[in-house]
This record gives sequence, structure tokens and C-alpha cells, in this order.
Amino acid sequence: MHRPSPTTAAVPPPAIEAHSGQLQVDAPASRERRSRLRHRQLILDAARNEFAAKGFSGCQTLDIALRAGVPKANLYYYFHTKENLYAEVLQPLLEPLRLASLLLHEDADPGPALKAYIEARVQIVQGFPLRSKILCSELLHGAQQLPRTWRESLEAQNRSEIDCLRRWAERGLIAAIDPEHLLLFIGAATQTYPTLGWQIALMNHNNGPSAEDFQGVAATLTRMVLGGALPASDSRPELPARALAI
Amino acid sequence: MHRPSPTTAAVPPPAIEAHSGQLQVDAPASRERRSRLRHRQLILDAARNEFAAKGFSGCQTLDIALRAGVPKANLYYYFHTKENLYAEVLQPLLEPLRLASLLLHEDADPGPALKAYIEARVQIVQGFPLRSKILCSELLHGAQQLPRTWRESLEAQNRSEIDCLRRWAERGLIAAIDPEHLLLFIGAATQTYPTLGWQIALMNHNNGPSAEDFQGVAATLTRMVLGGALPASDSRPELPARALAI
DNA sequence: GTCTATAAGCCGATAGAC
DNA sequence: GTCTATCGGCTTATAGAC
Repeated sequence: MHRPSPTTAAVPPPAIEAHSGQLQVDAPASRERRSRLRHRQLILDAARNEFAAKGFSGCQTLDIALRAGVPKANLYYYFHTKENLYAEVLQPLLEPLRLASLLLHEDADPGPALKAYIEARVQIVQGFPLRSKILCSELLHGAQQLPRTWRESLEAQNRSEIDCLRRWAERGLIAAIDPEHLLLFIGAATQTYPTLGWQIALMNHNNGPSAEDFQGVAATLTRMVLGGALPASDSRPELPARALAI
Repeated sequence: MHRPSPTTAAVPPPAIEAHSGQLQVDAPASRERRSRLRHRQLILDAARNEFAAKGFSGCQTLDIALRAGVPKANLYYYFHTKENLYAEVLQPLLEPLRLASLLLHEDADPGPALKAYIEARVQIVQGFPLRSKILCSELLHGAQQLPRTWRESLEAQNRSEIDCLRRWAERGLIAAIDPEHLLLFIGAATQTYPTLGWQIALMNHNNGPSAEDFQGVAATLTRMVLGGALPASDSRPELPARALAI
């Protein structure tokens, strides 16, 4: 597309923002205004957790209100509908996903670009674990609850990424792996933690994945993708592409 | 509950069983008995599709009944509750998953065992695409709708697989990749198709993934796992495990 | 066994007092 | 802006005729 080459990190802002919302940023506002923001944020936080735990149709607005510690009507005062609340919860995910997608462009060097892309995707999951989980569930069911524009945007990103990988493969820069497979694979793997968080709870870490876990995900995934996707540099076992199937 | 056990169709045979239910296999049964089985199967087929499309709480029993072409009450006559119907839909997945899990045992040769495991997992997804999707969504939300025994069984399998990988790593038979990461990774990737089927619909194939697609998944995944998980046979780029992280 | 008609209660959303 | 009390519709499940 049109990108100044993937230097180091990818997605700029999302660093922490894991659980509690941002503090009130503007000082001069009146007490009412601050309260308004705070209540909105309380509800958004509660909604994020409830949606992540039970899905859109699996959770109730009453539960969200109870978790937020506000009356249910308050929730409708601020967000009007359950769908709106859902969309606002997911909102912060869109821009980082778009930026990550831009890392895969035809003129980039596949190795560093894939590495940066994987790191960006992992960072998104690390920075927005619950929202990533919600989005995963949403895609799983056809994104029926997503605003049309969001859905179209995500579709376009996906097409662009596939095109990039396909051209790389045509030019012999990466192995002739189906671009769809590679991409779905990266997407599935980076979303591994929010997706299969249920299994993770069984493991040694009981308080959710740590920073080291995410480092491990990025390292493992990058290693596997680069090991499998880049053309064989020298003599590797060289598995015949079809020999393993079914 | 109180059912005379569905004689023919149960758990053992599931070989194909992709979409439509099996035909009536036993000849001598009375017409009523056949009709009973056929109606049960009609409902199960409809339920599988509805649950896969919208999730447990996202779909309604009325929709299932309409899709099956039977009155809603019929559905409750056969399955009593929505939960029961859900569990019966998922049932055929359990034994294949257990068998696949058994492929990872400490005494096996890691390379062939991992290859066989991946193929088994991919075959499960290929043989039961909708059920796999349903189970994925179920795990995503904490398996809250699964019978307790099923949940415990899946947990035990997961622990066993992790233990196997850990011992292999301790003995130097595979690279020192976190077993959890490798397993989650394989699970996420094999479930790629049912998980992200929505994105796949955007691609060249509009009628769902073909047998070639599944071959490609198994090949790609095996190549990546073996390329990344097995100890470097000779001189490979050799990415330092932590250099890539964040 | 099959199906219509309805019960029971849950849940998103709102009216309206404060 | 906040909250209680409640509506109205939807959804699981059943009663009871056939």
C-alpha cells in the first residue's frame, strides 16, 4: 500500500488499558461532567467483562448494571441500546487492527514485515484481551452484531493482507503456502489466549497470562511462521507439501 | 432421561456425517420407529446448523423447529430441554477428541506423533465442521453449557497433552517451546476453519472449505510445527527465543 | 406420537418521579 | 442526571386435544 516500512513496534498507543478505563483527562470540566465520564466508564468496564464472559446474547444488561454498580436505567440513559454499548466496547480495537494490517504491504521485506505484523497482533491481544475475545466470538458468529461499516472495514483489511501474501508468494519471497491459511493461522494463533482462555485457567498461571506469556506467544509464533513460511534457506527436512494430508 | 436408546446411530460410526443425517440403516424396524429416528435426526441436523450460526443463547428453539420442519413441541418431546439438544449435538465430537489426545503420549516419537495428532485434529474439524465451531464457541465462553462430565473430560485431556509435551521438552526431543503455547497454537490453528469461517467466505471458495483446503491446513500446520518445534536439525536461521518479543 | 394453544417468566427498554 | 417501578414482547417449556 503506502507505508514507511515496519520499523520496530507497530501499534502506537495501546500500552496498558487492560482493565480500568482511562482517568479523566481534561481537568477544567465541572464535577458533573467528570461524574458523567466516570459513570460511562464504569458501565463500559462492566460491559466489557460481561460480554467477554458470556457473549452478546449470553449476557444481560441487568448483569452489566449490577457489575457496574449502577441502576439498569442508567445504562440505557448513556448508551440507549445494548447494541450501542457493545459497539462502544469494541471501538478501541478497530484502529490498532487497521494499523497492524498496514504492516503487510507488497514492498516490505516479508521476514521483518511478518515479524512486525505478528508482534502487532499479539500486542493488540495483550493490550485489549477482553475486547479481542469479544471480537473473536463476534467473528465466529458472522459478525451479526457489528455495525455494517466495521464489518466492511474488517473485510477489506483481510483482503488486503491476503493479496500481499499472495504477491510475495508469486515473487518467491515466501514459500508457496496458501495465503489464506497463513493468515488465518496467524489470526487464530494470536487470538489463542483470549480464545482458549478457558484452557489457560487450568494451567500454572491462574491470574491470566503474564507479560512473559505474551512474549512467549510472539516468539513461538514468529519462529513457527518464519520457519514454515520463508523459503527453505538450506537443507531442511523439507516436507512434501501434500504428503501429510489426511 | 427415559429413552429406549437410539439403537443404530450413536457414537461409534461417525465417519462422514458432515451435513445431512445418516439414512435409516436398520431395515426391520417398524415404520413408527423409523419415523421417530428420522424426526430426531431432522431436529439434530437443524439444531447443529442453528447453534453453529448463532451460538447457544443466540438461537431460538423456534428457529430450530422451523428449520427442521417440525412443530416446536416436537423438539421438546424428543429432547426435553434446549440444553439436552445442545449436548446431543456435540456428543459425536467427544470420542474423536479423546482418541486424538491419546496420540500424544510420552513414549511416542515426537515428530510422527505431532504429525498424527495434527492430522487427527484436522480430520475432526473436517468431519464435524459445525460441531467443532460450536465447541469452539463453547470453550470461548467457559463451557458453561457443557455437562460437567464433559468439561472435566476435556480438562483432563488437555492436562495430559501438556504433560506429554513437557516431558518431551525435558528430554530434549522437542525444542524448549512452552507446551501450553504449542498446544493452544495447534488447537487454535486446527479450528481455524470453523472459527474464522466468516473470513473464508470472502475468499475464492464460496461453498465452504474443500478437501484440498483441509489438506492444505494439515500440511501447512504440520510444516510449521515441525519446523518450529523440533530441535534445529542443522543450520537454520535460529531465531533467539526471546529476541522477537514485544 | 403429533401438534395447537398457552402458560410462565425473563429481559430489553421506558415512563416518570425526584 | 438519577433511579424505581413497570411495561411489553419474546422465548422456553407444557398442557391437553387429536
